[in-house]
Amino acid sequence: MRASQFFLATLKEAPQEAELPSHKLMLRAGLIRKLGSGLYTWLPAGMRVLHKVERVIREEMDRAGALEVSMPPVQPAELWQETGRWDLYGPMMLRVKDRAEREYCYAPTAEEVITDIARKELRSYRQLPVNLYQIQTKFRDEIRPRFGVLRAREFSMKDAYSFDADENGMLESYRKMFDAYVRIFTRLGLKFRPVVADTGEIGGSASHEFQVLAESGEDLIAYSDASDYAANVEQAEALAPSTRRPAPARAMSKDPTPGVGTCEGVAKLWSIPLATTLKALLLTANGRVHMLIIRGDHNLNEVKVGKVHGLRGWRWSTDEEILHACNGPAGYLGPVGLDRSRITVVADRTVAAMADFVCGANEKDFHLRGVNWGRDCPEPDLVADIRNVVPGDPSPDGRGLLSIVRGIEVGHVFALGRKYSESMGATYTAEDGTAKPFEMGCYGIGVTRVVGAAIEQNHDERGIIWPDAMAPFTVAVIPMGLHKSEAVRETAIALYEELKGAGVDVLFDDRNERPGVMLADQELIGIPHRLVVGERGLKEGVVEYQHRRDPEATKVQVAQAVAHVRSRLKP
RNA sequence: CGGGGCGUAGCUUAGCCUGGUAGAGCGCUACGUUCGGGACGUAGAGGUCGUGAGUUCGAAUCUCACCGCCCCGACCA
Repeated sequence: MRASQFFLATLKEAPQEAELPSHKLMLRAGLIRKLGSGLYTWLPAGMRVLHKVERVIREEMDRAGALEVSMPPVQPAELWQETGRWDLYGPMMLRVKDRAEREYCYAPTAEEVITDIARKELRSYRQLPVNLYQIQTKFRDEIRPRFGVLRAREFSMKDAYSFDADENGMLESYRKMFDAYVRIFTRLGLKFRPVVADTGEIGGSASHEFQVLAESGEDLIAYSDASDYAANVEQAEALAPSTRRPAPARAMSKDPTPGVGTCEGVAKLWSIPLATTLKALLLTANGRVHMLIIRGDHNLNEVKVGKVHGLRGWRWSTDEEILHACNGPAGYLGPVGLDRSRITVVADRTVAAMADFVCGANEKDFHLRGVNWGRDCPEPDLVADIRNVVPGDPSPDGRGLLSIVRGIEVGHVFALGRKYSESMGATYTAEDGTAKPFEMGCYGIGVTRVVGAAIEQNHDERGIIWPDAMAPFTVAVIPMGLHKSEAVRETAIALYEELKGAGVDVLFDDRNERPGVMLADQELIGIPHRLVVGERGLKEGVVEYQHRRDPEATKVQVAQAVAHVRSRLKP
């Protein structure tokens, strides 16, 4: 491609709406433009990136035996009413009516439509397994779209759905998709980790998220330094301490802490470690008030709380409920002196193993120190894992210690089971002649999100640094003085033609711009390889090659230039 | 939806407090000089000051409503 014939839309300054590096750079490099909140137009340079990502996905999906389809993004309400999701999905789903007042939605996902296809077209176990996928625009009316394409409302997603005769087959399909995903993200040149995800109410089945590691990620991932274990922090189990609770060593005392209603404040006031304090959080579930107690330096895991017996559907308690149950105000709460007929005490596993701790006295401006379970107050009613893991916690698989990094979820594989096939009556005829519901799996990749995530992970102060596999152009040929020097022009054109002939995506900057402009654009756009052709070098018979990550250019004989570039390309 | 902020040329913005009819940088067009890291000069195009109402002799500026966008939070197969 000649730059003069292309649509370069680079910007020197980023529009103020952009916060994250990837968002700013996508705007500046002319990959996307915003149309409205969470809505983006993909410009030609962006499309080239998108197409490269899609190509890798298609190749690996096909290799794994999946077959491509295309379903309408506009789907009739009736299908969604069959599974009950028309009402369950809520305001996230964009709903529209046609001229006859029939209701439709703009698809946020496509389980219903694909299950409808399966129930109509797949009749015999002989036809199974089948895995169908599409790359299609989705719409989810996010409460707060942000971070450019990382959390847009309209986005491109690859969604695949597998249909198997039984659970073992389904798990095999799941494994194939898992492997395909590993191949896809590896080929795209991303640093990522598959992590165990919440299986939710479906239960029993497997689920993994594929997380691209990046500082700005919205998800927290815990991983072991000694094994393959990796899980979303929402999900990662905090094991009970291996050591027994020590015997009480000091007497309980009540001391004033005027105006200090936080663990941090008390620890500072008394010059004690934060880890010796307890934090009590009050919440209400099923009409009963519960006091959840975690260590002062830990954070509550709200997902885990919802799974504790009796706490499903919990909410934060009101001030009145707190006062009624504890006789003291928030900020000064603790397990001592409670009327257990009014309140249930749930202690985190770590807390249950502590002795001589500090907690609120259930009285404004007072805390207790030297408190011990059993001696100063009854044992907790319930001990559960209710906190987020922290770095240094033991890995739940028993091997190594956990570290925590941030990630951007770019893929999700899910063993669905019969949830949709049963509610929609999607069955096949089994070997024994009976009708059985399909065992399904679903597998998503956020195609547009992959692009943003790749930039979050690969950029510097000058711009994007694309992995070869998704660069809009792999090589830039930049002539110095194209219209001044015949030698420069001939060499540049020859190199351009040769690279093009070798099947390399090359951008030839024939714009007659000043050198600084051309080089800055190449770096901003993130074209990973460049050849600079200048009179200076040609006098010695060389051109300059430089990878976007190389600190300096290397001189290469003109005749060897293309071979040199190709030797540096990642397959 | 709650809290906060912002809407002035394609982009970044000054002017607003203290009302007097809009200015800069980048970008764009033309010409000239330049030409190995975002050049310089000259000339030029480009603005419903988000929309509407109000106050006023007069509103980008003050008031109100609405719309849009951004940030924090809640929310999120």
